Amino acid sequence: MLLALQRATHRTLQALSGELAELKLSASEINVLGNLADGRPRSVRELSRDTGTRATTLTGILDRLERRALLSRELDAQDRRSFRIALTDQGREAAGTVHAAIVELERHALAGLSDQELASYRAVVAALQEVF
Amino acid sequence: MLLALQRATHRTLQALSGELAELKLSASEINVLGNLADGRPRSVRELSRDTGTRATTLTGILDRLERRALLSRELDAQDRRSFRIALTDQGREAAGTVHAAIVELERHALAGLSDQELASYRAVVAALQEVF
DNA sequence: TATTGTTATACTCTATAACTATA
DNA sequence: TATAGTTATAGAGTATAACAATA
Repeated sequence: MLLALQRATHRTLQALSGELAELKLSASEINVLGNLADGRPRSVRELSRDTGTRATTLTGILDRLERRALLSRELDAQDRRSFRIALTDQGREAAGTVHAAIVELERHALAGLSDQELASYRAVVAALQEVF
Repeated sequence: MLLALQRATHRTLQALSGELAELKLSASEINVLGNLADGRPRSVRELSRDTGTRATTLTGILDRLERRALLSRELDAQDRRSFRIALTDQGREAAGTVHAAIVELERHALAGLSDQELASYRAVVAALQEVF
Protein backbone atom coordinates (compact mmCIF):
# COMPACT_ATOMS: atom_id res chain seq x y z
CA MET A 1 0.00 0.00 0.00
CA LEU A 2 2.81 2.36 0.92
CA LEU A 3 4.92 0.71 -1.74
CA ALA A 4 2.17 1.27 -4.29
CA LEU A 5 2.10 4.92 -3.24
CA GLN A 6 5.79 5.29 -3.98
CA ARG A 7 5.45 3.50 -7.27
CA ALA A 8 2.57 5.73 -8.33
CA THR A 9 4.49 8.85 -7.30
CA HIS A 10 7.57 7.86 -9.26
CA ARG A 11 5.54 6.98 -12.32
CA THR A 12 3.37 10.07 -12.38
CA LEU A 13 6.40 12.31 -11.81
CA GLN A 14 8.19 10.71 -14.71
CA ALA A 15 5.14 11.09 -16.92
CA LEU A 16 4.78 14.73 -15.87
CA SER A 17 8.37 15.73 -16.46
CA GLY A 18 8.18 13.98 -19.82
CA GLU A 19 5.20 16.09 -20.82
CA LEU A 20 6.88 19.21 -19.49
CA ALA A 21 10.23 18.40 -21.10
CA GLU A 22 10.41 21.70 -22.95
CA LEU A 23 10.36 23.57 -19.62
CA LYS A 24 13.49 21.72 -18.42
CA LEU A 25 12.22 21.31 -14.88
CA SER A 26 13.22 18.63 -12.39
CA ALA A 27 10.58 16.74 -10.43
CA SER A 28 11.14 18.89 -7.35
CA GLU A 29 10.96 22.07 -9.35
CA ILE A 30 7.68 20.90 -10.86
CA ASN A 31 6.44 20.14 -7.37
CA VAL A 32 7.32 23.63 -6.13
CA LEU A 33 5.79 25.43 -9.13
CA GLY A 34 2.69 23.25 -8.96
CA ASN A 35 2.18 24.30 -5.37
CA LEU A 36 2.79 27.97 -6.06
CA ALA A 37 0.47 27.91 -9.08
CA ASP A 38 -2.45 29.23 -7.05
CA GLY A 39 -0.60 32.55 -6.88
CA ARG A 40 -0.35 32.71 -3.11
CA PRO A 41 3.19 33.58 -1.91
CA ARG A 42 4.55 31.30 0.78
CA SER A 43 7.40 31.19 3.28
CA VAL A 44 10.05 28.50 2.89
CA ARG A 45 8.62 26.75 5.91
CA GLU A 46 5.14 26.67 4.44
CA LEU A 47 6.42 25.52 1.06
CA SER A 48 8.37 22.82 2.85
CA ARG A 49 5.17 21.54 4.42
CA ASP A 50 3.26 21.76 1.14
CA THR A 51 5.81 19.93 -0.96
CA GLY A 52 7.05 17.45 1.64
CA THR A 53 10.60 18.68 0.93
CA ARG A 54 12.96 19.77 3.68
CA ALA A 55 13.91 23.44 3.99
CA THR A 56 17.56 22.59 3.47
CA THR A 57 16.72 20.93 0.15
CA LEU A 58 14.38 23.70 -0.84
CA THR A 59 17.16 26.29 -0.63
CA GLY A 60 18.90 24.82 -3.68
CA ILE A 61 15.70 24.33 -5.62
CA LEU A 62 14.63 27.91 -4.96
CA ASP A 63 18.10 29.15 -5.89
CA ARG A 64 17.80 27.56 -9.31
CA LEU A 65 14.26 28.77 -9.90
CA GLU A 66 15.21 32.27 -8.79
CA ARG A 67 18.27 32.26 -11.07
CA ARG A 68 15.94 31.39 -13.93
CA ALA A 69 13.70 34.30 -12.91
CA LEU A 70 10.69 32.06 -12.25
CA LEU A 71 10.27 33.21 -8.67
CA SER A 72 11.57 35.78 -6.23
CA ARG A 73 12.33 35.88 -2.54
CA GLU A 74 10.78 38.97 -1.02
CA LEU A 75 11.58 39.96 2.54
CA ASP A 76 8.62 39.57 4.84
CA ALA A 77 8.09 42.89 6.63
CA GLN A 78 6.14 41.15 9.43
CA ASP A 79 8.95 38.72 10.25
CA ARG A 80 12.30 39.79 8.93
CA ARG A 81 13.81 36.34 9.39
CA SER A 82 11.49 35.10 6.70
CA PHE A 83 10.85 35.41 2.96
CA ARG A 84 7.76 35.32 0.85
CA ILE A 85 8.41 33.08 -2.15
CA ALA A 86 6.42 34.58 -5.04
CA LEU A 87 6.15 33.73 -8.72
CA THR A 88 7.39 36.25 -11.30
CA ASP A 89 5.31 36.85 -14.43
CA GLN A 90 7.44 34.28 -16.21
CA GLY A 91 7.06 31.92 -13.27
CA ARG A 92 3.31 32.35 -13.30
CA GLU A 93 3.29 31.25 -16.91
CA ALA A 94 5.45 28.20 -16.19
CA ALA A 95 3.38 27.32 -13.13
CA GLY A 96 0.24 27.60 -15.24
CA THR A 97 1.67 25.12 -17.72
CA VAL A 98 2.62 22.78 -14.89
CA HIS A 99 -0.82 23.05 -13.36
CA ALA A 100 -2.52 22.38 -16.69
CA ALA A 101 -0.34 19.29 -17.24
CA ILE A 102 -1.24 17.99 -13.78
CA VAL A 103 -4.94 18.53 -14.36
CA GLU A 104 -4.74 16.85 -17.75
CA LEU A 105 -2.78 13.89 -16.41
CA GLU A 106 -5.32 13.45 -13.62
CA ARG A 107 -8.22 13.75 -16.00
CA HIS A 108 -6.68 11.09 -18.24
CA ALA A 109 -5.58 8.71 -15.48
CA LEU A 110 -8.71 8.99 -13.39
CA ALA A 111 -11.36 8.81 -16.08
CA GLY A 112 -13.71 5.97 -15.26
CA LEU A 113 -13.39 6.30 -11.50
CA SER A 114 -16.40 7.44 -9.53
CA ASP A 115 -16.55 10.63 -7.49
CA GLN A 116 -17.05 8.45 -4.50
CA GLU A 117 -13.83 6.55 -5.16
CA LEU A 118 -11.92 9.79 -5.62
CA ALA A 119 -13.29 11.16 -2.36
CA SER A 120 -12.17 8.03 -0.54
CA TYR A 121 -8.76 8.29 -2.14
CA ARG A 122 -8.41 11.85 -0.87
CA ALA A 123 -9.36 10.74 2.63
CA VAL A 124 -6.71 8.02 2.66
CA VAL A 125 -3.95 10.23 1.28
CA ALA A 126 -4.84 12.87 3.87
CA ALA A 127 -4.56 10.23 6.60
CA LEU A 128 -1.16 9.12 5.31
CA GLN A 129 0.10 12.70 5.45
CA GLU A 130 -0.62 12.81 9.14
CA VAL A 131 1.76 10.02 10.11
CA PHE A 132 3.96 12.42 11.99
CA MET B 1 -4.30 15.43 -6.06
CA LEU B 2 -0.98 14.52 -7.65
CA LEU B 3 0.68 17.06 -5.38
CA ALA B 4 -0.96 15.46 -2.37
CA LEU B 5 0.37 12.12 -3.55
CA GLN B 6 3.91 13.45 -3.59
CA ARG B 7 3.49 15.06 -0.22
CA ALA B 8 2.16 11.85 1.29
CA THR B 9 5.00 9.85 -0.24
CA HIS B 10 7.66 12.20 1.10
CA ARG B 11 6.12 12.23 4.55
CA THR B 12 5.61 8.50 4.90
CA LEU B 13 9.12 7.79 3.60
CA GLN B 14 10.58 10.18 6.14
CA ALA B 15 8.54 8.59 8.91
CA LEU B 16 9.61 5.13 7.80
CA SER B 17 13.30 5.85 7.58
CA GLY B 18 13.05 7.50 10.99
CA GLU B 19 11.57 4.35 12.48
CA LEU B 20 14.15 2.24 10.71
CA ALA B 21 17.05 4.53 11.65
CA GLU B 22 19.03 1.73 13.24
CA LEU B 23 19.15 -0.12 9.92
CA LYS B 24 20.81 2.87 8.20
CA LEU B 25 18.76 2.51 5.03
CA SER B 26 17.93 5.24 2.53
CA ALA B 27 14.40 5.66 1.23
CA SER B 28 15.23 3.86 -2.00
CA GLU B 29 16.90 1.01 -0.17
CA ILE B 30 13.82 0.65 2.02
CA ASN B 31 11.70 0.64 -1.12
CA VAL B 32 13.78 -2.16 -2.68
CA LEU B 33 13.86 -4.29 0.47
CA GLY B 34 10.15 -3.75 1.03
CA ASN B 35 9.43 -5.07 -2.42
CA LEU B 36 11.75 -8.06 -2.06
CA ALA B 37 10.31 -8.89 1.36
CA ASP B 38 7.96 -11.48 -0.10
CA GLY B 39 11.03 -13.63 -0.80
CA ARG B 40 10.55 -13.82 -4.55
CA PRO B 41 13.77 -13.07 -6.49
CA ARG B 42 13.38 -10.53 -9.30
CA SER B 43 15.30 -9.28 -12.29
CA VAL B 44 16.50 -5.68 -12.30
CA ARG B 45 13.85 -4.89 -14.89
CA GLU B 46 11.09 -6.32 -12.74
CA LEU B 47 12.38 -4.57 -9.63
CA SER B 48 12.50 -1.36 -11.64
CA ARG B 49 8.82 -1.74 -12.45
CA ASP B 50 7.92 -2.63 -8.87
CA THR B 51 9.76 0.24 -7.26
CA GLY B 52 9.20 2.90 -9.92
CA THR B 53 12.99 3.41 -10.00
CA ARG B 54 14.97 3.36 -13.24
CA ALA B 55 17.37 0.51 -13.92
CA THR B 56 20.28 2.92 -14.11
CA THR B 57 19.48 4.19 -10.62
CA LEU B 58 18.87 0.72 -9.31
CA THR B 59 22.41 -0.35 -10.20
CA GLY B 60 23.89 1.88 -7.51
CA ILE B 61 21.28 0.97 -4.93
CA LEU B 62 21.81 -2.74 -5.53
CA ASP B 63 25.59 -2.25 -5.39
CA ARG B 64 25.32 -0.82 -1.90
CA LEU B 65 22.89 -3.46 -0.66
CA GLU B 66 25.06 -6.20 -2.13
CA ARG B 67 28.18 -4.72 -0.54
CA ARG B 68 26.34 -4.85 2.79
CA ALA B 69 25.49 -8.50 2.10
CA LEU B 70 21.73 -7.87 2.19
CA LEU B 71 21.15 -9.26 -1.29
CA SER B 72 22.95 -11.10 -4.06
CA ARG B 73 22.89 -11.01 -7.85
CA GLU B 74 22.60 -14.52 -9.16
CA LEU B 75 23.02 -15.24 -12.85
CA ASP B 76 19.78 -16.30 -14.45
CA ALA B 77 20.41 -19.59 -16.29
CA GLN B 78 17.34 -19.04 -18.49
CA ASP B 79 18.50 -15.64 -19.75
CA ARG B 80 22.17 -15.02 -19.26
CA ARG B 81 21.87 -11.28 -19.84
CA SER B 82 19.89 -11.09 -16.65
CA PHE B 83 20.25 -11.51 -12.88
CA ARG B 84 17.98 -12.71 -10.19
CA ILE B 85 18.12 -10.29 -7.27
CA ALA B 86 17.68 -12.36 -4.12
CA LEU B 87 17.80 -11.57 -0.42
CA THR B 88 20.52 -13.13 1.71
CA ASP B 89 19.64 -14.47 5.17
CA GLN B 90 20.70 -11.14 6.61
CA GLY B 91 18.72 -9.34 3.92
CA ARG B 92 15.65 -11.39 4.69
CA GLU B 93 15.86 -10.26 8.29
CA ALA B 94 16.23 -6.59 7.31
CA ALA B 95 13.42 -6.88 4.77
CA GLY B 96 11.24 -8.44 7.46
CA THR B 97 11.88 -5.47 9.73
CA VAL B 98 11.08 -3.08 6.89
CA HIS B 99 7.90 -4.93 6.08
CA ALA B 100 6.80 -4.93 9.70
CA ALA B 101 7.42 -1.18 9.96
CA ILE B 102 5.36 -0.57 6.83
CA VAL B 103 2.50 -2.68 8.12
CA GLU B 104 2.61 -0.91 11.46
CA LEU B 105 2.73 2.54 9.91
CA GLU B 106 -0.25 1.66 7.71
CA ARG B 107 -2.16 0.23 10.63
CA HIS B 108 -1.55 3.39 12.62
CA ALA B 109 -2.20 5.88 9.82
CA LEU B 110 -5.23 4.15 8.39
CA ALA B 111 -7.07 3.25 11.57
CA GLY B 112 -10.55 4.72 11.37
CA LEU B 113 -10.88 4.40 7.62
CA SER B 114 -13.41 1.95 6.25
CA ASP B 115 -12.55 -1.08 4.12
CA GLN B 116 -14.55 0.53 1.41
CA GLU B 117 -12.44 3.68 1.50
CA LEU B 118 -9.25 1.64 1.41
CA ALA B 119 -10.50 -0.34 -1.57
CA SER B 120 -11.27 2.88 -3.43
CA TYR B 121 -7.85 4.21 -2.57
CA ARG B 122 -6.23 1.12 -4.04
CA ALA B 123 -8.25 1.53 -7.22
CA VAL B 124 -7.16 5.14 -7.66
CA VAL B 125 -3.49 4.44 -6.98
CA ALA B 126 -3.63 1.58 -9.46
CA ALA B 127 -5.10 3.93 -12.05
CA LEU B 128 -2.36 6.49 -11.43
CA GLN B 129 0.29 3.84 -12.01
CA GLU B 130 -1.03 3.26 -15.49
CA VAL B 131 -0.39 6.77 -16.76
CA PHE B 132 2.22 5.51 -19.20
C1' DT C 1 18.21 -5.96 -34.30
C1' DA C 2 16.39 -5.70 -29.69
C1' DT C 3 16.94 -6.30 -24.77
C1' DT C 4 19.44 -6.65 -20.11
C1' DG C 5 22.12 -4.48 -17.24
C1' DT C 6 26.26 -1.57 -16.33
C1' DT C 7 29.25 2.49 -16.82
C1' DA C 8 30.35 7.50 -17.35
C1' DT C 9 29.25 12.15 -16.64
C1' DA C 10 27.17 15.90 -14.86
C1' DC C 11 23.69 17.56 -12.12
C1' DT C 12 20.07 17.38 -8.46
C1' DC C 13 18.41 15.80 -4.00
C1' DT C 14 19.22 14.51 0.82
C1' DA C 15 20.85 14.29 5.75
C1' DT C 16 23.30 16.35 9.26
C1' DA C 17 25.23 19.83 11.66
C1' DA C 18 26.71 24.42 12.19
C1' DC C 19 25.73 29.15 11.42
C1' DT C 20 23.53 34.15 10.99
C1' DA C 21 19.88 37.03 11.82
C1' DT C 22 15.72 37.96 13.95
C1' DA C 23 12.02 37.00 17.39
C1' DT D 1 16.13 30.65 23.99
C1' DA D 2 13.67 29.53 19.87
C1' DT D 3 12.75 30.02 15.01
C1' DA D 4 13.64 31.13 9.78
C1' DG D 5 16.52 30.23 6.47
C1' DT D 6 21.26 29.38 4.53
C1' DT D 7 25.71 27.14 4.10
C1' DA D 8 29.01 23.24 4.07
C1' DT D 9 30.01 18.61 3.30
C1' DA D 10 29.48 14.19 1.87
C1' DG D 11 26.74 10.89 0.02
C1' DA D 12 22.62 9.23 -2.73
C1' DG D 13 19.35 9.66 -6.71
C1' DT D 14 18.62 11.13 -11.59
C1' DA D 15 18.86 11.73 -16.76
C1' DT D 16 21.19 10.78 -20.77
C1' DA D 17 23.91 8.46 -23.73
C1' DA D 18 27.01 4.89 -24.77
C1' DC D 19 28.46 0.21 -24.09
C1' DA D 20 29.13 -5.18 -23.66
C1' DA D 21 26.87 -9.39 -23.61
C1' DT D 22 23.16 -12.11 -24.87
C1' DA D 23 18.71 -13.02 -27.26
